[in-house]
Amino acid sequence: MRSRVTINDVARSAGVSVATVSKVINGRYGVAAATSERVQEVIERLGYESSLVARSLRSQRTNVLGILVAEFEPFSTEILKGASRAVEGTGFDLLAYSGSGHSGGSVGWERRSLSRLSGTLIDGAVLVTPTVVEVRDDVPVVAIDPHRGPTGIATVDADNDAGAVLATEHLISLGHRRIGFLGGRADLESSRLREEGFRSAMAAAGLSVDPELVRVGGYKREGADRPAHELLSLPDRPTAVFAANDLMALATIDAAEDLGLRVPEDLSVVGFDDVPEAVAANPPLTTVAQPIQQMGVEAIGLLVDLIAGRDDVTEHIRLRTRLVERGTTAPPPA
Amino acid sequence: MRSRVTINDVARSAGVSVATVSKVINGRYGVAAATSERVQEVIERLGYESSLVARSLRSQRTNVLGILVAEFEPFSTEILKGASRAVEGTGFDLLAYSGSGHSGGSVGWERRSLSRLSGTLIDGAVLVTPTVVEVRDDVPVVAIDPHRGPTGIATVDADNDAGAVLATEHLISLGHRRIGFLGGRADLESSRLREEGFRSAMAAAGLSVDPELVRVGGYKREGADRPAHELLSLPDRPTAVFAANDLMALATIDAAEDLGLRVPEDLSVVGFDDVPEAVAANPPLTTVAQPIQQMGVEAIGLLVDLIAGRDDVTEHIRLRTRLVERGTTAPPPA
DNA sequence: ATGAAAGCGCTAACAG
DNA sequence: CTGTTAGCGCTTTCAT
Repeated sequence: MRSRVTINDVARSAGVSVATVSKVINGRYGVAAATSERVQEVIERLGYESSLVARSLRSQRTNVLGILVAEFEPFSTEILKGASRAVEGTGFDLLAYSGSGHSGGSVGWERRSLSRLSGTLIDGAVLVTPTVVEVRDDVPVVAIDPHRGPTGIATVDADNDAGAVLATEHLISLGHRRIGFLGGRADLESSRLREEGFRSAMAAAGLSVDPELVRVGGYKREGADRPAHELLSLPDRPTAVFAANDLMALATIDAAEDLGLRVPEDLSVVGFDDVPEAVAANPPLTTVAQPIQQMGVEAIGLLVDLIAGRDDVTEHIRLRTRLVERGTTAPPPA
Repeated sequence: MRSRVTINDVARSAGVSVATVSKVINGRYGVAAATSERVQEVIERLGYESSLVARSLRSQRTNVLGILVAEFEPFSTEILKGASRAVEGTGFDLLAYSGSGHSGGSVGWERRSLSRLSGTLIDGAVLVTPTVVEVRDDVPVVAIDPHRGPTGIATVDADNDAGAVLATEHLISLGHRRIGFLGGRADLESSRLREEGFRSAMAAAGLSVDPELVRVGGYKREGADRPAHELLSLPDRPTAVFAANDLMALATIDAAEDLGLRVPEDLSVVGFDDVPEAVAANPPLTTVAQPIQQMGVEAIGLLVDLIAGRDDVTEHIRLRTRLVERGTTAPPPA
């Protein structure tokens, strides 16, 4: 079992010290052309590539940007696509870390992951939907759609409030009066804002919100299964449901099918996010689109600025949401 | 600027040596209950989390699985979704690395990334669409859709040949005779097989392939732009185009629109992959679906087995493809 | 039960 | 121009 080739192997094989090899690798001054050439040759021959780990333990910069996520699902992977485009040509590599592995409990995953990677492996990090944003001043950090509204940390988010109003107004304008709301996670700011937008749009239209019709689905497809069924099994069930994200909207459609309800004839459904899966649904999901990939792009831009030194400026970027009318909304049944 | 808290800080604060702290963290024997408790307390208070980097430099196992990609695009992110589901409950964390950053030239990125991360940071790696699979015996590796067909390395791929036949037969059965082919990258096995499937299906139907109608798009949307335009600007242009992946099929649809051609009335288009973007297209793309997320799941399964010790069994998993008829194919114009 | 010390692969002073 | 030396944060013998 041939082990990986280290700088030592190169040094020995080239007949120089490891320091010299290091200099050659990093293009530092003070190496004779002939020596440099010989070392390069050995590096080539041995297929040597310096270990990111060892290198980063010693030096400050690694030119690697971290994207920390709880898991790879439709939202975070859209962020990744944007981030990937954004780093192109900047000289940074991207490292996405999903660290919910051992520590079971999901809360605080971002703090753990950040601690494990920062100060060493990565030059800075983008936190995707963190729950507990602890302000640390040792690593440049940008949060996307964080737990709390903008605090001392740089953030990128979408106009959740306005988007929720858009969705609710759409349903109201179609003639719906009994509208259900399937919320996300109480600990996420985006979830709170979407509910707030829903309530304010209802109030503005002079409609009351039946507490029975407001449920929590936890932003996950499986988690939304039960509350969706409950909502649709109510004696006086809603004619429309606004789900706080697409995954839960999709779960609601499934539940409707389960219960023999047709969408949109018997039940209208609106989601939030506009992940690729939304348009792939059958019928395609009416939803509030947020520019997720663009959020990734903006986050990387902010992070690169932060790393470049301007860590005193706290920036908040808020992107617009818009309603995308597709096939899951219609006037309520007569 | 408070720096990250290290094991030294904990040791000092708890009045013990770093060795003892290390033992406590890793649950090693030989620590008094009282001491252990005190150290735990300090760890908690200081919010200490051991550095993955330092830890991995010293020890063999990190419990982190790597997924190495050239960039985060629709295909690789679907793999990530599957992998993310697959690691759940295994105790492994996932680290996705996109390392095309500095080294411009894309060829060999997987070897570089692997060298940079392996032996230290990760216990094993999944290589997504690698171009140069060099068999190294020091790290467990699984390749998804590699450059060459199955060699000594564990691989997961789809039945590219059969899928291409499906697509071509579909077009032929609709009545198309002049069918164009937009190939991927000559250096990828999947690309070669898809072309082969195309050619054999054409031959089986007694149709000849006009060399003019076979172009190379490189699997990327931008790269496919020009060849697509060329194909559709030919004096005797094809009535249908089979693109070797969805991104290029989408580019072909754009090109058609550019040129005033309606899809599918004037031109039929078939893709390959069935990424979420395919169904989101307008009209939704007819394509050959490969179970991409499932490929991620299988790859992780294989990798975990390999890490568990059975590195002598070389396994190849091949998944089925199927045709998904949507809105971009129709009989040729009369 | 605890700590001192070596060393993982690498970079960065500093000498020579 | 080149090599020696000292760590980066951590784990692991091996003494004590």
